[in-house]
Amino acid sequence: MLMYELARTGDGFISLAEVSATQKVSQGYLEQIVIPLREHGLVQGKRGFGGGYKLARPAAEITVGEIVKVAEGPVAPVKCMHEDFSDCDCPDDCRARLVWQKVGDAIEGVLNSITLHDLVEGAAHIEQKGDIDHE
Amino acid sequence: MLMYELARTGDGFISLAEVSATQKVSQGYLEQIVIPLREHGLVQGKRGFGGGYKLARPAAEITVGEIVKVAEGPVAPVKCMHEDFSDCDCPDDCRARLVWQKVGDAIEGVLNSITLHDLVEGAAHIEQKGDIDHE
DNA sequence: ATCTAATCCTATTATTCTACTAGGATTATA
DNA sequence: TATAATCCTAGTAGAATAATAGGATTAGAT
Repeated sequence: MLMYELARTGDGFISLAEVSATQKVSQGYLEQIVIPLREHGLVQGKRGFGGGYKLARPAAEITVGEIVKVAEGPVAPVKCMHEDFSDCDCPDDCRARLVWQKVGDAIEGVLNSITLHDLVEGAAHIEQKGDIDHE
Repeated sequence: MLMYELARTGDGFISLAEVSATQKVSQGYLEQIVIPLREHGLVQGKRGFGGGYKLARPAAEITVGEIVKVAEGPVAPVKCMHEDFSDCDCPDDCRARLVWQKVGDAIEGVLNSITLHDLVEGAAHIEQKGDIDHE
């Protein structure tokens, strides 16, 4: 929602105090959340009076998948999908891994298909876009 | 993996001690895991000597989605998607909810498309089956 | 009858994750 | 030089996960 807020408000630098007021999240928490986003070049920070944050790239070029990956790590639903799974006792032909592989791919597919620009544009656009037919 | 084990070994009653030995999970933990599966009619238990568990329905009719839902609750990636979201402060047009809705649908689609029978048959079958094309 | 193999039931714990709070150091503008 | 902001580090409360522990009940075998 921090990234959405930066995308929604446009081009200038927005302070975390403003985002905190709009999105009902404490400023201190936002300060932690923004660290990896800055380190991975998704946002640009400006210190001092009149400072704040803004998107480092156009909203249409930033996907939700990228944000989630940077902010929360790999989207894989289980650890042994992305860590070295030497500690995972499951065998080479582990059936569960097959399932989680497919689930992870599906999640990534959805997240990577939605950009910040899509979110700002609204629901209708998203519904039409990357829709998947199951059953 | 408990359910997979019951599907793999076939028709008779399998004791949790056997599953514990094969799948490297303690029997006590399996006993807890099996409770909701029994209560929701996915497995049938038989007490006493020679007892154990077996699938209550054919493996081809039990999807991984059903198992996950029974064992771990709704597959929705965030709480406010399935609980009453009165405690969720997000507005009616919350953009995040749109995203999680699509993610949840994608996960359910994958899980519901895979049956225990598919898992027993092996990897190749699953790959062909419910595959989704992203990007 | 009674021994035994098994399910069934309840409580407790250790570890990890998430969502925070607290307090300060640094930087840039007015 | 005051102030508004980022930047940095540490700690904490609550919940979830993955167990362990100890026992009660049931059904078959001897």
